[in-house]
Parts: sequence; C-alpha cells; structure tokens
Amino acid sequence: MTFRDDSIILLHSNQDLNPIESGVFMLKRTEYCGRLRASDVGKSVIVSGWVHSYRDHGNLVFVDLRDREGLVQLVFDPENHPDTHKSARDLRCEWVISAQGTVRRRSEGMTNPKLPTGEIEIAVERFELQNTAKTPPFEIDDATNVGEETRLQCRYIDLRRPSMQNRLRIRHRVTKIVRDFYDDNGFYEIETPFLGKSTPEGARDFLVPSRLCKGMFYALPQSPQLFKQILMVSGMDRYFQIVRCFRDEDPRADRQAEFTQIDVEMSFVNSEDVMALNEKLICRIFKEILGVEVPQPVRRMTYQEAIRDYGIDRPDLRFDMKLKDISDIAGKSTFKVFTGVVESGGIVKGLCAPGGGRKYSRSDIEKTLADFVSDFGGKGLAWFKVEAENGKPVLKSNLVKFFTHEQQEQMLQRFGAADGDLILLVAGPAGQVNKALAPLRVRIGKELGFARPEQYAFVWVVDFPLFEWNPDEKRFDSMHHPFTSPIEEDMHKLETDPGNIRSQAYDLVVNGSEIGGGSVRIHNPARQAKVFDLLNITRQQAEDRFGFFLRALEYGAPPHGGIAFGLDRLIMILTGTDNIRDVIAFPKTQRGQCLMTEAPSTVELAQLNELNLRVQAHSHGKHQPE
RNA sequence: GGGGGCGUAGCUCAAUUGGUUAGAGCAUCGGACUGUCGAUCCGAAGGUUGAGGGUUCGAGCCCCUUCGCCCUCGCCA
Repeated sequence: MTFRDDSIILLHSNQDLNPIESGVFMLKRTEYCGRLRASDVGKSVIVSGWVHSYRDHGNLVFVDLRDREGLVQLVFDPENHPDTHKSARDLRCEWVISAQGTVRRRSEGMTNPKLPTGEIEIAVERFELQNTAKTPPFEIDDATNVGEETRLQCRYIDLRRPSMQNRLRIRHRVTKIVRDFYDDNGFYEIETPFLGKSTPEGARDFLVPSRLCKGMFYALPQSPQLFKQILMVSGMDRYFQIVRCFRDEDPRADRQAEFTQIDVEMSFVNSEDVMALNEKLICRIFKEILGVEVPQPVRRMTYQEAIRDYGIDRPDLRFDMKLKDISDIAGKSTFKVFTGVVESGGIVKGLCAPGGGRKYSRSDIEKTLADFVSDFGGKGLAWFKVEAENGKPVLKSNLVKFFTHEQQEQMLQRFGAADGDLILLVAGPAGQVNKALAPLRVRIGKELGFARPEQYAFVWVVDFPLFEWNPDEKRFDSMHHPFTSPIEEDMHKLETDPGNIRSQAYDLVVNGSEIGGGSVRIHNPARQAKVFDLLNITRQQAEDRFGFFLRALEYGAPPHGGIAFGLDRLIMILTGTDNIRDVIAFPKTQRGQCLMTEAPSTVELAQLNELNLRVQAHSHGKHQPE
C-alpha cells in the first residue's frame, strides 16, 4: 500500500499530467483503442482506457491499453519523451489513463497478427493518469478459467473480459434490431406495469407488499399477457415490448427468476400472420448477428408429429434419428416386460443410433445411458446392437431370444438399422417413454456428432392441444394459457372431447430450444367463459382474477394474437453459451442471490413496520439478525 | 424437497494408504534488461485447506454438522 502511495507521488513529481487530485483532465479521447488501424498511421490521437498489460524493458516500455473496442499497443520511448517514459514505468494493470501520441506503423517483423490493431502502435508523447486500481482478483483474460462465484462477486471485473463485452454487445445489437424491426412494421413499444395483481395459477409470483393498502400485495408480472391483450382492445393495433418478467421458481442453467421477453401482440391476425411476420425478425437477427440465412418460410410441424417422431414438443431437427413405436412387434414377443406394458396400454418405443453400436460399450449402455434414462423417469433401457452377418444386419442382445426371427427382421426394418448401429428401447406409459427418450435422443445425437453447434434448425410447432389433463387435480389445465383460442374446426369437441381440441398456439424452436411461443387469443367473451368452465374456473373465480379483462373483452375486442420470445435464450444461442448468466450483466445464483450486491437482504424493522409486516422466526439463514 | 459434483495462496490447480515445514504455474512486490506483445532473467512475499465439531500419536485426506457455488429431478399456465 505504501508503495502505491509513493508511486503516485513519483508520478506527480515530474512533468506529466496527473490530475487525480486536481480533477482537471486535459486529454479528451479522440479514438477507441481497438478501432485503430493501419489507415490511421500518422494521426495524432488521444486514447483512454485500462492498462491491460505492460512490458518494461528498462528502456522501452510497452503498454497494451484496453477499451471496449479492444487493445492497442502504446510505446514509451525515453529518447523522445524521457519524463513520460519515466512515469510510464510505474503504471500497473487496470490503471486508467489517457494517452496522446502518434499512430505509427510497426516495422517489419514487429507486427502482432493476433491483434486487429497489430499493424500499428501509438508512440506516446504524454499521458494522464486518471485513476489507479487495486490488483484485480483475477486476470482480465478469456484464457483463464475463473470460478463463477468469484466472477459474480466481482462482476465489474468480469464484465471487462472481452467475451463478456462481446456477449453484451450482441445483446444490445439484437435489441436494437428488434426495435427497428417492429418499428418498421408499425408496432408501438408500450410499457406495462411491474406492480400488478397476483394470479395464483402458473408459476409462483414474486410479491411486493403495499404500504398504502395494508396487508395487500402486488405481484411482479410473469408476463404482460393481459395488458397486451387489453392494448389490442384499446385499438393500439400492434404492440411490442422488451420486458422483464418474473417467475419465482428454481433457476436452471438456462433459466433465471427474472428474465427478458420480446413481447408482441397484433390485431386482426390469424396464427399464420403472426408466424409469418415474426419469423422474419428471427431471420433478420440470425442474418445480421451470425450471417446465417434461415430458410423462409420456417418449417411447420404439428405437435402430434413432434411427439411421435421426437418425443418432445421442441425437437432438435439438426439430425434425424426419429423415434419409432414398435409396440406392435414388442407386444407379440415373449419378453414379459414388453408384453406387460403393451397389454396395460403402454408403448415400446425407441431409436436407432447410427454407429452407436461401435461408440457405446455394454457398460456405457447399461450404466451411463440407463442411468440417464432413469433420471428422466424411464424404467429401464433395452438395447440391441446391430451387426452384419453374411452381409445382412442382425440383432445382438441378451433380449434377442424373446423375439422370433420375423420380429427381429421387422424391428431392423422399422428402424432402418444397419451394421454398427445401436437400437435403444424404453417401455411404459406413452408420456413417460417420450419424456425419457427425447433427452436420450439429443444426448446421443450430440455424442455421435450429428448435432453440429454451428447449424441452426428452425421449426414452428403448431396445433398444440388446448388442454392437458391434470391427474392430480382431476381436471383440464390450459397448455398455453386460458386465453388461447381453439382451432375453429375442433370447436364441436368443446363439450364432448375437450382433451382433443387443438389450439391456435405455436412455438418457435431452434435446435431443441424453445425460443418463442404464442397464440391467437379468444376475443369472444362467451367463448372465454366456456373455456373457463372447462378449466373448472368458476364465474366467481374468473371475476376475481380476470374480471377487468373479461369486461374489456365485452367492449369490442378485435381478433388478436401474439407471441413472446425469450431474449436471454436467444442470446445464448447466438453467442453459443449454455449458461444464461453469461448473457445477463448482473445475474443471480441458484438461490436467487446477487453475489455482488448481496441481495436479497434483511431490512430495517422500521421498513417492515411501515408495511405492516412481521417476519416469522426461522431456524437458519446467516444474514438474519440475532 | 430429492440426487450428483465442487470448495486448498489473489486466480487455476497438485499434494501416494491418514505421516516431515501443504507445493506448482499465473498474478503480486523488488531488481536487471533497447522492440516486447502469454516478454525474459534473478529474487521475495503470499495459506484459518469454506466454517464448526469429532476420531487419531498424527487430518487437506476419515466421520458428523453447517455454509456457499454449479448441474439435475420435481417445479417453471
């Protein structure tokens, strides 16, 4: 510490400008460090930034100066500017300076091809020390792998790293494209409230106590759903918003409690209109950010097809490897597990991994893959390796004996199996089987190198069921949300067969990730009431929760529909990270804490009193007062 | 709420079966050095092994408790 103080005094003692104390900064930036090129040779420039690294040769001193745009090399030469050179020898990493000098071309053999600015350097004539810095807890360098806990505690340091700056830059560019796109297409950006009304359905709400209405609470919005529909009733015609949403559920690698949606609603449209317009936005983003041409129109796939072939409503279509139902074959085998499942209405379904027979050993399958399947609720994993005998593929497995020759042939046929392949089967209730097979398919597709990271396979999944049966509550729940409109031709099933009504809902999926979803809404109050009935929402409940909205629908609601994109996930895909915290400037941990600010925290008793709240005693929590 | 992984110097990691004074690279500090760019060379400093307890002659290592981070199931209309 004493050294640091001395060094500042040293700097002050000579002719160079050291305005930390005086506060008078003379050198105003003229260029970004990282933007300088050979074309700038000869220019007199002033750059400002952080000392990224310094190389002191006793005589010559080199400093790599860093700003948002990159690095540039500063040279301090004792022959030309002895005082400046002397001061420069005391510079340390992350000190902030402004330097004036001349851009000059580096001589032959001294260029640095690793830097975009590597052909030039700045011969510094004078500089100002704007600030010193403590030694940072870790290096500002993408090469060193720093633990995330440390990064989150010192996020201001972490965000100096080029990779983080790049991700936030891309995020900015995307939101700029979004705003331009919707503006070009006649949308208004309109803000909606954050302090809203709690609705007990869906995700858990974040609650905010009201001071003025004692004992009452606002809820932070899970999405601006009802407000955007009301904006359509209000005649705004087209709305969008880049908006924070809040869901108080456990985070995941790709999920934060607060996240950002690109929220969109349009009047006088059908689902095709919404998809056709909004896929253009995604195409524009992929084109401008990645240079990737997304084929338009984006492929459509029904929900039913997605579940049948991929076991999931967000299929990764970078590779084929479709799931095949072999219940008909397995049900006739003598393998009790399969016949039992088929007799009780379950299915036997599986996939054929090309080359998987060579890639996976028996213990890979029976331990690693079987454990993986069981993590997702699969009860066992049956396998057959496919090998060629006399030029014909045959099945090899301890289960072969339960299948006749003909059944084996049928199985090979069904999967189109060839020498070296691996057939994996799961048996059980259809939902359970699909839930286990879908992640297995993706895992194997990645492990076998079929899912290339630089490839982007888009698909609209359409015709979602309107309802899904909730066995615990013994009632139907909305699959999307209760304002989703059924498909017209399925309306007659409303009384008789509600489970098979399709909805005008659609999800945009890329590489197995849902990046957006929406629907055409019900704009007829009578039909909305009917749907509430089917959801076992009483008139009173509907009135309590959405009364304001139902009343709005009665005042001339236009037909309307919309969509919401998950901005964070979109940025994850565009930047190729699987960690959502890497695309959020100030994210939270799995316990929802901000390690930098240490939120959440306890509050003053006076604050609680003002809100008429009292905190119950509880056993743990290190931040609790004694 | 369940399952799994991790926690050792500022950072990234090592430390044999429980056995000497817990090591290395980077960073830091001092010195040397005319073109470096992951500078180099010489030297120095740096540790409550996340915390607490236990077993033991002896614990970074074994046991118990606890805190934190990550992944995951449930959850996320």
